[in-house]
Amino acid sequence: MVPSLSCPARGREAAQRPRVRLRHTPVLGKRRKIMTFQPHRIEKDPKKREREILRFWEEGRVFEKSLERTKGKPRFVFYEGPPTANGTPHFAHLLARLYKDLFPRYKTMRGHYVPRKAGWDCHGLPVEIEVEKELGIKSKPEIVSYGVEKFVEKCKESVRFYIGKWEEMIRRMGFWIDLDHPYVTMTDDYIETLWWAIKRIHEQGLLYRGHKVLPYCPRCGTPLSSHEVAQGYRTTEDPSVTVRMPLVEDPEVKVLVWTTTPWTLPSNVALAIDPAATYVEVEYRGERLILAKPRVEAVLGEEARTLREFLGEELVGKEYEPLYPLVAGQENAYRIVGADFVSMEEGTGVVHIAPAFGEEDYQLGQEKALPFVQPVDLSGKFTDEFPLTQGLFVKDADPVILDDLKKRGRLFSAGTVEHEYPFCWRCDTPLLYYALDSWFIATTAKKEEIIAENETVEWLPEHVGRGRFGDFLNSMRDWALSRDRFWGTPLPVWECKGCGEMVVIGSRAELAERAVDPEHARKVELHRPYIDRVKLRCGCGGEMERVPHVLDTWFDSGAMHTAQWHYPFENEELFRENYPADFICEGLDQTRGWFYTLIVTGVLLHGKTPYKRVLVTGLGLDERGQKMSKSRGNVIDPLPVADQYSADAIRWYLASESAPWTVRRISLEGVRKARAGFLETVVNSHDFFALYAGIDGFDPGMPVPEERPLLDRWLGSRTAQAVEEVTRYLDAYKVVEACRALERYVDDLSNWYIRLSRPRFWGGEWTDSKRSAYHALYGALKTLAKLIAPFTPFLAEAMWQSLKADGDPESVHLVEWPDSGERDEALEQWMGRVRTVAELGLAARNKAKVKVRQPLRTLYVKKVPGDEEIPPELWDLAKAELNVKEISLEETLDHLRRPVLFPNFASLGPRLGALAQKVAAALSKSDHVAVWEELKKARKAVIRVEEGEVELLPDDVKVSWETASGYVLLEEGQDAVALDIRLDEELRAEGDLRELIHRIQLARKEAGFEVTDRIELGYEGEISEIFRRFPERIREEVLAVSLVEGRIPGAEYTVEFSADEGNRRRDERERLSTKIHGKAGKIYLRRVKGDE
RNA sequence: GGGUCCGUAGCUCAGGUGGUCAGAGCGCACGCCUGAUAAGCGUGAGGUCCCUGGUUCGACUCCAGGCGGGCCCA
Repeated sequence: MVPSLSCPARGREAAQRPRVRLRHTPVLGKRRKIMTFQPHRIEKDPKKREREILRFWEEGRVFEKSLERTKGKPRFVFYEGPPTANGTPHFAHLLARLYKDLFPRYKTMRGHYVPRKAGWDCHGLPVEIEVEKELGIKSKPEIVSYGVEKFVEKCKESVRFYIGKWEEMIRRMGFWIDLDHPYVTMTDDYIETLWWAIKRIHEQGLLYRGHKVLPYCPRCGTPLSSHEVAQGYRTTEDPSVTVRMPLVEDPEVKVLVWTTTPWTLPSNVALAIDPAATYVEVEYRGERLILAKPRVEAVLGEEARTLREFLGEELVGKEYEPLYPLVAGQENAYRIVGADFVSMEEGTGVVHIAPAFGEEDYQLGQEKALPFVQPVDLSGKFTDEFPLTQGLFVKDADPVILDDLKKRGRLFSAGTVEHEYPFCWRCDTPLLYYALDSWFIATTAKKEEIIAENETVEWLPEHVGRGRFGDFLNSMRDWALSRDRFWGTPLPVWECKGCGEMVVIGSRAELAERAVDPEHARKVELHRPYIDRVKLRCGCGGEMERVPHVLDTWFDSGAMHTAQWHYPFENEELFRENYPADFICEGLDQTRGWFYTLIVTGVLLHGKTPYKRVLVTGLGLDERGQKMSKSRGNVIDPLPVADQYSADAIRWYLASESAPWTVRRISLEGVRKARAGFLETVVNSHDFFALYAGIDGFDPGMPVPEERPLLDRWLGSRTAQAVEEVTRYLDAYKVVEACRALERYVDDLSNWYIRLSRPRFWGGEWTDSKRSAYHALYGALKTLAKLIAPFTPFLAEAMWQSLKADGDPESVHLVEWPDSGERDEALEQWMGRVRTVAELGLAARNKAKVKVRQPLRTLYVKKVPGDEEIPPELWDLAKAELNVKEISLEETLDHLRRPVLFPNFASLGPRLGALAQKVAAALSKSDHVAVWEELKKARKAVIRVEEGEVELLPDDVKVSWETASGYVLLEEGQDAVALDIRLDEELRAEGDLRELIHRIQLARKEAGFEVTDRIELGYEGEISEIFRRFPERIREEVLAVSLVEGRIPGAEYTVEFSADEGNRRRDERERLSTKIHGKAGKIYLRRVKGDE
């Protein structure tokens, strides 16, 4: 099968279409050597068309050539935000991808060098979880017993699988990015740069080991960084519990304490109050209770009776009876302390303190030297320190503890509360705030610098950078960098068991230098478990072992600006040329993710922002407005959609529908419409040209006539306008506006230029006018192909393959962006006016129910300033479009209509009182035209009633208009036209002629003749008079070589016009057989064999 | 609770330094065209431009507050 983009007519359908045999030269792949200009229709099957073009690009290495062509030109630096190689790409992923392709293509055409290195984010918990699922295991110990080495190999396998999926999608959608030389975060080179980065950070004193309460996932066995936690918040129902804490000094007085985490109550070591706030002792249902005054009503309602009020400081130092005396006897245990974080907005104003399970609690514990108890292990289960719930997961322990408290009379109230609580973003386990050992980067030390750098970034839309991202930077915390997992970049820190010495390794060379076995260290894979086997020599004579942590995966992708080049170990030049990026583009969800980690690592390592401009895309929702996500199961696979509607349709839909950053409901219906609307119009416009250029043998080398019709000059100017607009908008990153400009242009091209120019393309000799038309349309289409190239690269290419001439680049994507060229704004304005008139005229015909086919005498146009300057040639276009003989410019159309005046009682009544009725009666009998004229001229008129003369003011009358009979008048704002719809004998005859020609054309089509076939035509019956009157025009229009009265022997097709008109006939065949304006008759058609 | 975006025709969405800006596309209805024809064009119906106040001669457009929705954060 020869690859071809052209579309041969097939089978039955061919009989119903003008069949033009175009030569179907293979346009892609190997072409014949002698290349002439060969326009051809565009393949309609999107799947076939686009796959063909993909092959053309790949075999022709077009992407590579586009880079070679621009090498040495000013760079436009683009960074790829690496997709997580975990999970199949879906429709919502296309959003950012679209702009990541569109702008590099555009900049390339504008003469920039825009290398696009792909990237893959390989490490991380999601990958581990995927593999765990596959292996049917669920926890870290199970991984260890399965074997870390085997496990890590599985992770690599999984990553490779998903990379393949992504590559497939990227290719199919026509996204150009260098997939052959991607940066891959799991390679040793990449990891080595990350090590270098960690060491740099360490050298600045910004890497530290901390003991902090962190959000921790007990299932994954690892703490989460703030940007990870951010992704897991959701509304959940938790217990809302208030307990009694009797004071040791007077057990009858009980302090009320509120919590939503009953499982932390065994670990309680203190209570915190606000020393400056007012507290009260109340009597409530026979009990004496203490709580903050502002909380009384919310907690106890109206029933509480206040016994006394006092400041919180009075409570400080008092002992209370613990719920569970786990730390009984220890210093400072079970006392009330003051703190500044006690809220009066919720709870009782007394906060339960468990230093092991809350950040503020922990800090308070440090400050006040409180005891520390942590009866929960790293898997979130109670230890033997608390036998009551030993072995239970904390959340499962809640009811047991509540039950116990209730039995012992310590539970004051228990209910539930809905609030936002963080869950693990991958496995959905509720996070625990847990005191852990962890490694940190002291980002807060560089906060000011980072914020200052962000100020220099151009954010699109601006508010993300200022608001959301700016806020995030302002509330920055140190980066919790370490993860207690397996599949990640190993933290390059070695520690001596003996002396406690610690070293950060910044390269493989350094590793080998310090290793006990340098040979091994030189080739070891920089992953767990392999790297863990590398021991270093310590100054103390002992051996150092690596700490077990891996890095937060965000560090991997966040440092891609450097690690993608394996800098500083090689590619120093490349790194320098490509830092910072001119353009990055990702989804809004990357605010805390990639956007953040990039700028932090950028500032820490290089002292400046790694990106100058960020285009943020919005969320992709499904048709019902639900976020598209794998877990919801509402994802749409883009590939079948691309095959059905075309990748271009998806791209155009996404680009043209709304601004990049708006929330997008993605609907297949929208994709279908994009195709049916804009893309098909482009295709049809092109195919129109291709059809006739093929028939006529048009060649772009033909000389362009000196004198050109205004219509053609207008198209040139209009095209220049389109180029200007699209260029301006794309330079400002305004994609929707650029699309709108293209849509307006294509509408003008198709629905004005082509529509008006059609007759010039039909048959006939090569006149200057015809040559000019071909050149005009050809030029416009070629420019259009370039303009749409960044948006819909496939269609642009298909057009280019049809339109390119000798000497043109082989692909539209190797072409330079068009210059706008000269505009003639006066001509554009004139044409706009003429088009307005034509549209009004058509509307008038519509209103009058007179078909356009019926010629009419005159269209009267109410003049607007400037109309006199419009050349007659342009008015002629409107005449042809409207099928009228004359267009007559008039100062006013009032002579074609009559005012009918009505009294306006709202004005007459108040002024004239009882007289108003009489004036109204007189008005209705008056000469309305005269009164109206008078009112217009003098702003008043006189009307006579019995009582005398009354003065009428303009406001006293309302006017409606009656059009003179024989005319239809239409007004729209300042524009008005009147159409003379009276028919005389000549017009009637021409109407008959047009109708007859129309029928003959229909008959030709029904007969299955080709557009270029010459025919012999026979006729008989009442219609003969039309043939006798206009033989030349009929012959010319229907390509008849002869007209014969009577039956033609061997006629291939016969039509009898005999049915009555009147009833609407939808079926073409039936319409064909009705009488022609009441005239019956019969025609015979026969094709002339041979070429003339 | 804080930040931010959004709330315009049945649907998807534009719009604007405050003064013909109440719009487009789709859908629907009715027509037109018939040598781009399984295409093309026109017309029409349909909206208190979320609500309430304020500024103003004038607000859908600016300001404040509220309501509803999304996202992010706490």
